[in-house]
Amino acid sequence: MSRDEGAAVENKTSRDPAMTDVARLAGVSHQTVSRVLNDHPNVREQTRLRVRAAIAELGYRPNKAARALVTGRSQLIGVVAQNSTLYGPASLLAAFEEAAAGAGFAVSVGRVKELDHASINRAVERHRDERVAGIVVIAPTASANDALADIPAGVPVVTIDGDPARPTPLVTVDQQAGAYAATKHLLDAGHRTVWHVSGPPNWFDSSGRVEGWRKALEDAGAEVPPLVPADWSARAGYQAGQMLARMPEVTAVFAANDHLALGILRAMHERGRRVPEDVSVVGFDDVPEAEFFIPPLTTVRQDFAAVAREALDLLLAQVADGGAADTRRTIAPALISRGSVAPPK
Amino acid sequence: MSRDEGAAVENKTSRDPAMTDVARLAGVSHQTVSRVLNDHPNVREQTRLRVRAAIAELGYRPNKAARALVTGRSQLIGVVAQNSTLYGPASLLAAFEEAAAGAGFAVSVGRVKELDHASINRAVERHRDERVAGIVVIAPTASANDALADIPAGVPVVTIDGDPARPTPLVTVDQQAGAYAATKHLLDAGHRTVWHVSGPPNWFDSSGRVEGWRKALEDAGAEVPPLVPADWSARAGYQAGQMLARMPEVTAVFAANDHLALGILRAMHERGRRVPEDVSVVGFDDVPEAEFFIPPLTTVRQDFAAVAREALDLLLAQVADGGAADTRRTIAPALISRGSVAPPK
DNA sequence: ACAGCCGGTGTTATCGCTAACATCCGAAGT
DNA sequence: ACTTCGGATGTTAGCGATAACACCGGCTGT
Repeated sequence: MSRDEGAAVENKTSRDPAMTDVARLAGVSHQTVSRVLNDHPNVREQTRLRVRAAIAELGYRPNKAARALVTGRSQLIGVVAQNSTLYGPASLLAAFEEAAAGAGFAVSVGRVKELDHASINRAVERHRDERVAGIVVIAPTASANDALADIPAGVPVVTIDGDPARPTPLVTVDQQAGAYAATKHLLDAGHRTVWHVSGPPNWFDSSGRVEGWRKALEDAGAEVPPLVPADWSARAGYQAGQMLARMPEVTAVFAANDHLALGILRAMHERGRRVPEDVSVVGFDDVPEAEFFIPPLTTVRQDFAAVAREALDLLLAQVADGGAADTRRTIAPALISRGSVAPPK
Repeated sequence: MSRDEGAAVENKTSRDPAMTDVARLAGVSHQTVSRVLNDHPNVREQTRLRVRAAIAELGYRPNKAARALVTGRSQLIGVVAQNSTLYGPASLLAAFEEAAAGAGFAVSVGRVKELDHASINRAVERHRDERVAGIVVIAPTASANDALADIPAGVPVVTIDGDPARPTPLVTVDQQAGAYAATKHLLDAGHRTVWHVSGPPNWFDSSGRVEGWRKALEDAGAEVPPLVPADWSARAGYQAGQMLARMPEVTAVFAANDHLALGILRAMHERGRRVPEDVSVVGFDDVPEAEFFIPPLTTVRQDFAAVAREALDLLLAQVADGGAADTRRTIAPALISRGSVAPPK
C-alpha cells in the first residue's frame, strides 16, 4: 500500500513510444521510420541518421506483435522436444537456441511428455497459433516421426534425429558411422567379437547404432552375438552388465550411450571383472564426465552445435524461399579414445 | 519447378480464417465471437454453441499477434538462463517449461553464454521486445543478480536461484539445509570431521552449501578443515580428490555436486583408497545416474519441479495484480542415502 | 527541350483482434 | 402503462506496424 510505486505508475501513464512518436521527433513520416528500421535502400543518409537519433533519444523499440500481425509471421522459431534431461536432447536444444539467437530469432520451446502422435501434434498446433516462422521437431522415435505427416504444407519444418529415410528436410548424426567406428575400434584391439547393449528399440538412434555395430562385425567376419536390448538409463546398463559379467566369453561391449556404459562398468566392477583388463567397454555421447568414469570411457562424440547450425540453416532456407527443399544433412561423429579399451588377455 | 505445389498455392490464396469469418458463418458479429473466446458471461448459451460450432467447422485459430497488439501483452513468458548442460539448470528449465505450458503460457528461452551484467541485460531486453507477460531469470551468481537491478519496475520478474537475501520475488532451494543434512549425515556416521569440495565461489548455491557445511560442523563441535575450492566439473573433483586422497586424515568428503563427487571417487580409486571403507563421500543433485556410480552415491536431491511451480505461481501473481509482491519461496531438499557413506575405521 | 524514369518521401489501407460505447429488447418496479 | 434496468448483441475506434500506391523533383536520353 504505502510502498513507493512511482515508477510503476509512470509506466502506466506514458505508454511506450511508437513509430509515430519517432517520426514526429525526426520530422518525417512513420513510413520513413519503418524504412530505416528495415534497411530499405531508398532513404537519404541524412534522413536515416536523423531517424536513428530520434530512435535512440526516445528509447524506441519496435512492437513485434504489430509487425507479426501485418506480415503474418513472427521472428520466432518453435521447437518441439521431449521433456527429458537426457544429455543428447538437452545439449541439442541448448545449441539450437544459441544458434537461433545468433540469427535474430527467438525460440519458443514446446516440451512434450511423450513422443506420441497426439502430444506432438498439440505442440505443433500451439506453435502455429503463435504464427512461428518455422518449426523444428526433435523426432527421435517412429511415433514422433509419424506425427509430422499431419503438419500442413507451407509451414517450414525441419526434423532433427528423425527417420534418416524421411524425404523432408532433416538433420541427423550419422549413428551408423559412429557405431561402426566404435565396434571396429574394439575389433582392432584384438577382440573376437563385440556385444552391444542397445537403446530403446523405437528410437532411430538406437537402430542406427545397432546397424553400424552389426555391419562392422560382418565386415570383419566376426560372429554377431545376440543383441542386449535396454533403454538409455544407467539402471538398464547395470542390469545388462550383470548378465554380461557372468559370461566369460564376453570381452568387449559397445553401449548405446555413456549412461548405459556407466551401469555396465558398475556391474563389471561388482562381479570382479576388471575394465579394461578383462572386459573393454565403449560408450556413445561423450558426456562431460565420461572422462572421469572408472576407468575413463572411450566413447563417440556427437557435434550437437553442428546439428543445430545445419537445422537452423535448413529452416531459414525454407522460410526464405517458401518451398520445402528436399534436403538432408548428416553430421559425422568422432571416436574419443580413452582408457576403457584394451586387448583381450 | 515442376514439383507439386498445390497445397502451398492453396495456402497462399485462401488465408487462415479470421474472427469475422467465424462471425459470418455463425450469423453474429465478430465481437460476439470474441466474447465466446474469452468466456465473457453475457452470451446466450445458444449463441455460444453456434459460435463454437462455426469455430470448429472453419478450424479457426485466434491470431495471438493481433491479441498481443491490442492488449499489449503476449501469452509468453521469457526465461533467461545460462547456456549450460549442467544437470541442475537443465532440469529446472525443463520443469519450468512444462509448468508454464500447463498454465497456457508459451516459453521463450533466452540463453546466455556468460552470466555477466551485459549479457543478461541483452537477453532481458530481447524478451521485453517480444512484450512477454513476465520474465524469469535463473540468476545463480552475483553478477547475474546485479543485472536484475536494471529491469524497470512494472515488468513482472521472478528470480530463481538468486541471492537468497534479495528482496524481490525469488524461489530458491534451501542449499544450506541440504548441505547441513549431508554434513550431519557424515558426522552421525562417526566421522570426526568432514571436508568440503565446493562449487565456483561466485555461485549462491556454492556459498549456501559452504555455509550449511560449516554450520553443521560448528554445531557438532567438529573441527572445520580448510575449504577445497573447485567448480562444478568432474575434472575439478578429480583434481581435488587427488589431493585429498593423499591425506590419511581425510575420511569424509562432502562434494558440492554429483559430478565433483564422481571425480573424487575416481581419484580415490586410483590412489587405492576405498569408498566407503576408507573414505565416505556425499554429493549434491542426485543426477539420475548417481545410483550407478562406484559405489552408489549418497547425495541430496533438489525438487526442481517444485521450484518451477512456485516460480510460475509467483510470476502469474504479479501479472495478475501488477504489484511486485515481496515474496520469497524456499524449497527443502532431501538427503538420499546410498552406499558411499560408512563409519570410519 | 520534353517525355520518361527513378530516388526519396508521404498518404492511405489493412492485418485481426479487444475495449468502449451504442442499441435493442423484455422483465421488473411503482 | 411508463420509466428503469440490465442482459445480449452490434458498431466503431483504435493497437502499431507494413504494403501499395501516389507524389514530387531532378536527371537522363534523344
